[in-house]
Amino acid sequence: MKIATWNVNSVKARLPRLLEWLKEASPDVALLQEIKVVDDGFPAMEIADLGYNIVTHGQKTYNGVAILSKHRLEDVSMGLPGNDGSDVQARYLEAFTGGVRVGCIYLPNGNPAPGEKYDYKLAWMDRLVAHARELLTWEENLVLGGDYNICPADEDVWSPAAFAGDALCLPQSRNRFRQLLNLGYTDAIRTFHQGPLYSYWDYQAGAWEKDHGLRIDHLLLSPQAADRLTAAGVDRAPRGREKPSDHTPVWCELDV
DNA sequence: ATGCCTTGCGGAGCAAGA
Repeated sequence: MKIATWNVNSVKARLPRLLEWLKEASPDVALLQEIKVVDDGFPAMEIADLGYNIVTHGQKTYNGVAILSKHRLEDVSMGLPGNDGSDVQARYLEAFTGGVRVGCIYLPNGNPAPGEKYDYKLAWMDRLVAHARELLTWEENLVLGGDYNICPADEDVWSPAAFAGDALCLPQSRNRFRQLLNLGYTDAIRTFHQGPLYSYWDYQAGAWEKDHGLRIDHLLLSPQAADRLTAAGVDRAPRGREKPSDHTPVWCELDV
């Protein structure tokens, strides 16, 4: 089973790129972030024509997440638990499909830091850690994938010095990501690839051409899923195409 | 030192992204 995550930066603007990638990569499950549409605006028919079932947790203009699956989507829940009612942003969607539970994550950016936005990011991460801890007790094949907006280590940043004070790299951000690993989750990409490897390149300043990237899109696996992990990688091709997203897909294969 | 680019919204020029 191939599970991929991709921040598409507007599903409407990216529809041609998304359709061609679904055809060529043919993931069983695709976790999409920043769809930037309400549920009714999601281009469901074109995607369903490729054999996907769809569930969305949309929002007007900003954020929004979706799960596409060639298998039945069951036990769907929208929003990250632990919301006291103040969090109105559509950033989390979860479902069980094809023998695997998947969580689709669009973690807050958090810049500028310090500030309100960074406080929101850290509070959101605390809620994520709490939910991730709870999910492990279910002892399932589980993949928490998405745009974490965290560079876990300096090797995940093209210029650690330039990003030292950025919300994506600050110690408090990395600490909370490490808490997820310490719970027992496995970073699928780092199981197979060492050294610099990126999933995002800024639209500005020729970042893609210069390979000035960041690794911020991750697939974290429960021990049960990690035991079935056979491959993982970054699919760079979509970033090099016409009208690309600034992120590119990250994928893994589970033998389930 | 700052902006560089892309998107949505709405019909100009911001806000937000990372």
